[in-house]
Amino acid sequence: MYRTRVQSRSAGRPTRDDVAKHANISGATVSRVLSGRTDLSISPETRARVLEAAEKLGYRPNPAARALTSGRTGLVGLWMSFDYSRYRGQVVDHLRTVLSQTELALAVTDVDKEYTTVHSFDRPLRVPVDGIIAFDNSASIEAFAREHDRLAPNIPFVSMGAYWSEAQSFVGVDLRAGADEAMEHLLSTGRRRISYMAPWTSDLIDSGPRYEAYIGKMGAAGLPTSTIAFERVSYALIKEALVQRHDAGTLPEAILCMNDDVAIAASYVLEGLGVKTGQDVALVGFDGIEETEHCPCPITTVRQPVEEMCSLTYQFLQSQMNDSTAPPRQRILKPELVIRESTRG
Amino acid sequence: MYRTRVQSRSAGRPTRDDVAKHANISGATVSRVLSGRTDLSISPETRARVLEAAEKLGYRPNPAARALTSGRTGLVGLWMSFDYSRYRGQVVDHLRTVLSQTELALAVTDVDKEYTTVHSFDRPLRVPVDGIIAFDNSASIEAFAREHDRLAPNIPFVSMGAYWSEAQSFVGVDLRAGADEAMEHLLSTGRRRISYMAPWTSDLIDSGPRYEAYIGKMGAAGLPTSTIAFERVSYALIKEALVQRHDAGTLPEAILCMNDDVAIAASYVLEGLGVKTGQDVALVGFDGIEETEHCPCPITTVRQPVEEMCSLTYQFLQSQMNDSTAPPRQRILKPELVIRESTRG
DNA sequence: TTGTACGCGTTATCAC
DNA sequence: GTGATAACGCGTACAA
Repeated sequence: MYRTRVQSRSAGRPTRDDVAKHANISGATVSRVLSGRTDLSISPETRARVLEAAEKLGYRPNPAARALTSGRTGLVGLWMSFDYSRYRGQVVDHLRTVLSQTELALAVTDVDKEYTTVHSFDRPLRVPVDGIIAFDNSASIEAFAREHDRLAPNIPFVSMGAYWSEAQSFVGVDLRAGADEAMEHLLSTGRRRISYMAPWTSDLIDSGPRYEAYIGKMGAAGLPTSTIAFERVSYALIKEALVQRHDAGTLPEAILCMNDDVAIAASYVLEGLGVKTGQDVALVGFDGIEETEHCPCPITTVRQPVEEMCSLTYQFLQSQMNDSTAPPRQRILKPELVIRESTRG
Repeated sequence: MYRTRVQSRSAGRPTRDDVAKHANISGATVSRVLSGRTDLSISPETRARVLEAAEKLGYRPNPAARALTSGRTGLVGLWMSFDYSRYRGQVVDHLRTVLSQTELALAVTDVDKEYTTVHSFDRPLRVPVDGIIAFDNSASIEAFAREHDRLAPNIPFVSMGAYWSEAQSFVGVDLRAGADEAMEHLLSTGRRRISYMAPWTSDLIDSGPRYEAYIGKMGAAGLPTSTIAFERVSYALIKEALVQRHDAGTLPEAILCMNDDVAIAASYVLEGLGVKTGQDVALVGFDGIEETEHCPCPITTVRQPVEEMCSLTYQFLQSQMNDSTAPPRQRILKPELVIRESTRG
């Protein structure tokens, strides 16, 4: 990657001292004007000269140089999986909103399963950030956490969501509690043949709070378990999995779906098969995206406290960024079981 | 932002020379080993010593210093709006896939309407990138383009999607052609009262290829136009807008929806109102997300060539990054009208 | 209020 | 094959 020195990058691009020369002033003063600090006094006249010269030359401070010398970049890194879910989209949106009211900018980078095995966070670490928010990396979060002190020492780190690192600051969502509640709800409505549905390409297929709640509650009730696996979240693949069960006559009375996107897709598939959601097969989703409420058959879901999660996370991160000796702050939020038609029937 | 020097950032964090001292070797050699260059010869023994020392100290090269001196960061910036649509999620996913096969990492930053008016791309520009991909910033793309040479000179820039800058490299999608085709299709099936549906908080409400195709084709046919506006993409708000039309008895025979998410939501709302999608009201969406195919009433859509768009964009960007004097490359792709039940009835 | 000079941590050149 | 050393562009003590 560093094969050749890149002349073109800086060639022709004006530097602070070019502006200084143009304005008949020292480079230091250019810095003073352009760093936007209000605590320094500069004569209005020189300020104007500097601004004019900078404008004329089209000068932009080099962010790398700034970062190197100041130790700050004004960036917050959001580390997450780019596997899309509407819930993730919603979280990014909220976080953006929170940060837009500060001076910080958000840089989102992909952290997927690759990193868990390779144990190299090389790519995400290329983004020079003042703080890191790690969101819901079910697989990688463990690696993150364990390696944080080694990989990104002194970079404030907050994990957020259903998976977190105990070692640092975190805002967790106790999805286990929510999943337990959902299972109890299903069992209390008399369902016995209950399946768990998740993609087999993800860890969720046999681990994590949702899976464990499912296994735990079924075991406690003395009921056999069964998993409906599909390759990845896609209507066609979800349909394939359900049709197979349907044709084999082994559709359960209820399905605990790994998230709302899956639950919604499942409800459409079942409808297409002439199976009534809520009556013939109950469905439960996770996350609480808006669409669950407006489906033909509104879907019971375990809603995550997105707003609170995001704003707390920012508070925790900010306190670490302001004072790196501040103790980590930790909080666990409860999700909310929202009961709708899909489990009432 | 640069009020105080941040000691803590570098304090305690080992540098190249710490590793050098620890390995009884010079700093230069540490660099040579750790920059992963294969064209330099280093004795296996010292290489081992360096790696061991680096591992032991938990040394991580400082990305800012690297960037400053080498002129490269290994980062590609993806500038887009964080207003979510499933299509956007899909595009990010594809781009990730393309880049994962290279040495580059992706840093996604939000560019929304704010920047258009403020004319400051301060925040996105904080991320030190080797190249920029600007995706579908309907409003900001104009500002991007005009200011690029001033704001980010020498940083290769490719605009991608339905909006692009003529000045630089781009991979455009001729949504106008697709929208024209969709309108012709609607008109050819005998529909006359056709509405356009978009959020009034977006430029799409009264500009852009979709709107212009709508206005153009209706005008040419001598038909009156009408817009169904809603605040933003949300099932509840879309429902509100449609119910109002329904109650007033002014539902059209067809609706050209700004994207698939809106079309899908509309079809559910109409279904709830007892209005048959495809028969009573035809629907057309844009983008071609998978879900349009699997709705209760599959939806006609103008499918964007996501794969081709992403891989071409990467090629264009790469050629600029390898040789900044290379001429910009430009390509316009055609979307594909996919006709389904929602316009057949 | 402004200028001088140093250092941030790295890569690259040029000796050895 | 390895070691000095000069940049890279900027922020900021310190001096003026």
